[in-house]
Amino acid sequence: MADSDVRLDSLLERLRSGGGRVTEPRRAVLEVLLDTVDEHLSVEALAELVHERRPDVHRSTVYRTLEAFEDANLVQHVHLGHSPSTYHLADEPHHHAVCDTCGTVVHLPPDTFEPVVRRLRADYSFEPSPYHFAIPGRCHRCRSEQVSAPASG
Amino acid sequence: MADSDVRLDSLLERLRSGGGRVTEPRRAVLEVLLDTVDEHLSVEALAELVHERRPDVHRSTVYRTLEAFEDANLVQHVHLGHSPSTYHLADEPHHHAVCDTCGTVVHLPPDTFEPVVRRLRADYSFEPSPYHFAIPGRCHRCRSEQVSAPASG
DNA sequence: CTTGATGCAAATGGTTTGCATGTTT
DNA sequence: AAACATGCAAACCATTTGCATCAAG
Repeated sequence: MADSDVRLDSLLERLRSGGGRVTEPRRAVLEVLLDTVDEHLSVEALAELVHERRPDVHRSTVYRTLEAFEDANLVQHVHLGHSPSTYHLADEPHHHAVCDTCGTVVHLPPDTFEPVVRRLRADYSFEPSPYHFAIPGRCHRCRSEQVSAPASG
Repeated sequence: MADSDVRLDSLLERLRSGGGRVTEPRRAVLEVLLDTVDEHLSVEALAELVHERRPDVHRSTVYRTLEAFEDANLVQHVHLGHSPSTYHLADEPHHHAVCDTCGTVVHLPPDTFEPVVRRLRADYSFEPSPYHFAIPGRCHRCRSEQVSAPASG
C-alpha cells in the first residue's frame, strides 16, 4: 500500500513534469492501474474499476486519460487479438502471446524477438517495435485438449 | 489474363467443393483479389473495386463473402496495425512488417519467425500462428528521415 | 425445391469529438 | 486568468445482423 503510494506519487510527478495536470480522475485511473499490474485490462474494464472509486468519472475521460498517460510514457497499450486494446503501466518491457482459443495471456521476456529484430534490421533496415501486438496461437492447455478432441473446429 | 482465369476457376472450384455457392458477387470479389494480388486491401477498398464491376454488390456482401472465403481457406486476413483488416488470397504464407510512420508494408519470408516459434514451443508449449498480425516498426526510409530531424516525436 | 446468398437498413461495439462547464496551475 | 481536463451526448467507423427476397445446387 505504502509502496504503491510511492509508486503513485512518482507517476503523478512524471505526469506533471511532462506538462500534464493531476486531477481526481487521473489519480483514480493510476490507482486502478497500480491495483491491477500485470493484468491486461480493456478500457471498458478499467473504466468500470475507476467507476467503483469515482462514480462520476466518465468513460470518455478514461479514454482521454489513458491517451495522455501514453503520451507521457506512463502506460502502454497492447493488442491481444481481435478484442479491444488493453492498457498497462509502462514498466519493464515484455511481449505477449495470446491463446486464440481461451484467451490466456503468456508474458514473454523482452529478448524473445531478438533474432527476428536482428534479421529485420539487417535484411530490411526495418526497426521493429514488437511490443505492440501480441503473438497469437494456441496455448499449452488448449493444444492438449485439441489432441484428444480433434472433431470440433 | 488467361492465367488468372485459370486461377479463378480453380478458386471457384475449391469454393464449390467446400460446399460454398458460386455467385456473381463472389466471382467479382475473387476477380478483384486476383487483380490486386500482393496488395493488402481493406474491405472498404475491395468493396469499392467490386463496385466498379458490379455496382449492385453491397458492402455487407463483401464482408460475408470474405468470411466465407476465409472459411474455405481461399483468403486470409491480416492486421497491419490500427487500421481495418486487410484481405489477400491465401497463397504462399508470408509475414508482414508495417511502418508505423508511412504505412509501407514489407513482405517477410515464412521462416522469419522460426526462432521465436521454436522458443515459444519449447519454453511455453505455445503454438504460435504468427501470420495474423504484422510486426510494426519503422521502415528504412522513415528511419533515415528520423535521423536528420531528431527533434520531433 | 431446398438451402444458402444477397440487398438493404438498422444495430452494434469500440472509440472519438464538440462543446459548455469545471478545475489545475 | 489562462490553459487544460471533464462530463455528456452525439458522431464515427468498421463490422455484424435480421429479414424478406432471390438464386444456385
